[in-house]
Amino acid sequence: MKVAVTHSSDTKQKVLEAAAKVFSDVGYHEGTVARICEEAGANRAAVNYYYGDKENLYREVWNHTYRLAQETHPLQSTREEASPEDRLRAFMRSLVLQAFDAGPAGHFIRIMAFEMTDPMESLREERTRVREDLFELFTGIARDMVGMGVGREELVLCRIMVLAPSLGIGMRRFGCRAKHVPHDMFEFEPEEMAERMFRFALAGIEGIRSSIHRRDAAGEGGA
Amino acid sequence: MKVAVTHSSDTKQKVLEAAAKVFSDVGYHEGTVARICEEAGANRAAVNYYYGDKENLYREVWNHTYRLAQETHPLQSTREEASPEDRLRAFMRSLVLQAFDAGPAGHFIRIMAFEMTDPMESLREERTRVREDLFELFTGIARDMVGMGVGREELVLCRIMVLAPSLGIGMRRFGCRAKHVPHDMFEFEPEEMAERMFRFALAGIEGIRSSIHRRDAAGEGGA
DNA sequence: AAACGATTTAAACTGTTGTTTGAAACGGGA
DNA sequence: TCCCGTTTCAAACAACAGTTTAAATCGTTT
Repeated sequence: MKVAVTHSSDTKQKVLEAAAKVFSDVGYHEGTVARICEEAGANRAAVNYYYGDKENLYREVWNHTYRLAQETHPLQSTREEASPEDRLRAFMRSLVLQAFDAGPAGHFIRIMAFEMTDPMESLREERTRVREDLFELFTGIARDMVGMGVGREELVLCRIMVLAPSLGIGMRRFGCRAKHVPHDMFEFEPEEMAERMFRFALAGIEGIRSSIHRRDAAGEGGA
Repeated sequence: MKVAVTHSSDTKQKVLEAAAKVFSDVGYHEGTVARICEEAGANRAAVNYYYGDKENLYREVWNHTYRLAQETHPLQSTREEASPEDRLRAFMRSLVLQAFDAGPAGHFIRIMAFEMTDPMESLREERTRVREDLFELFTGIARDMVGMGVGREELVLCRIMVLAPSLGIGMRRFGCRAKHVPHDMFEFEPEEMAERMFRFALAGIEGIRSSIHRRDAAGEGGA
């Protein structure tokens, strides 16, 4: 009758979660299937049996952790028509909380950090989709904050100044004395840090806004 | 007589330069000695002959490119007693110019970006030295800008907001359609971008400064 | 020209890692 | 109980990359 799988061991799921943990910890190349299967309590062949090959497992991990991160720390402000400031606050808060999150909801941003320095060819499509979602959301916010006169150069500038620090926290292993030892960023409260980073960015964007308005005023006078 | 090496082929130097290029392009693990030697026009065994092993070559590349980057884009302001603002400008300008530099003087910051996500154990000492030089220099500047009332949390905040964007530009391969295709940051003038990033950071730091002074004033009144 | 050390070379070696394989174990129907 | 698809397992396999080796080459000195 071929009724739905019967005992359906959860090995497949266990492997996925172990892989998410391992990949977010040491990246794709250093994350061996041996270690993944060991942490999942499964045999080395489990990866190939359930996912075909390592690369495909990685792709599933990417999608799975992205969904998980978005559910736990959604990027969009919960209130529909919030002010651009509050939308930026929610946006940055989401990224910072992900970066500080040592659990599964933090896996994605760390994997994304690995993908930045060392992008996997076959993940290009998925990566581009996430990147464009992120950029589009941010650009909408920034445009509303700065005003219509904002140019591409200013938008790109804001983007790098806002996104890079969160991603930088995500790749937490620089200069640490040993692996898995968090750096000094992690002494502080995530919420507190997120709010501070938001205010820093707010001031920077406000500076751009006023310089544009000055420029526009001068331009209108001269034209 | 053992007088200094005579014909002294420049293979050793060629390998070092090729390695710097390759490692800064694809990182340590993906940078194979086969490719390095090919680009250097040398035999595969050249790495081991001149440098012992790949890891040691990598360490030499780290030191070599660090020196080169510092010579070409020095972090310190040239004027001895410049204002903290000008020192920050010089500091950020150096990092941004490195990140934009497609030649040898840009190799180091890209290798450092790889080291952030994927640090090599045996390079810990050298990495820590660079990191502390960088942090110390920046902290001195930030302290002078914000004033004596600045706490560790504010310093760490400023540090990540100032350093991360430059490093983020350095790891230029995220979301690109193909390797070696620069992302949209690189449409703009390095000097122009450096100045804009500096002004953004300046506004952010100024915001912190004034919030601290407000806090201190309130604190004194209450004490 | 012979001799010597330094350099270069191609091939073999080694260890690691992802993958395949074929058999064994499992678990629910007929 | 027997059957049959699913899952698990250990071992073998294949590919790749770093390293070693031993012979060949080159330049210089005597």
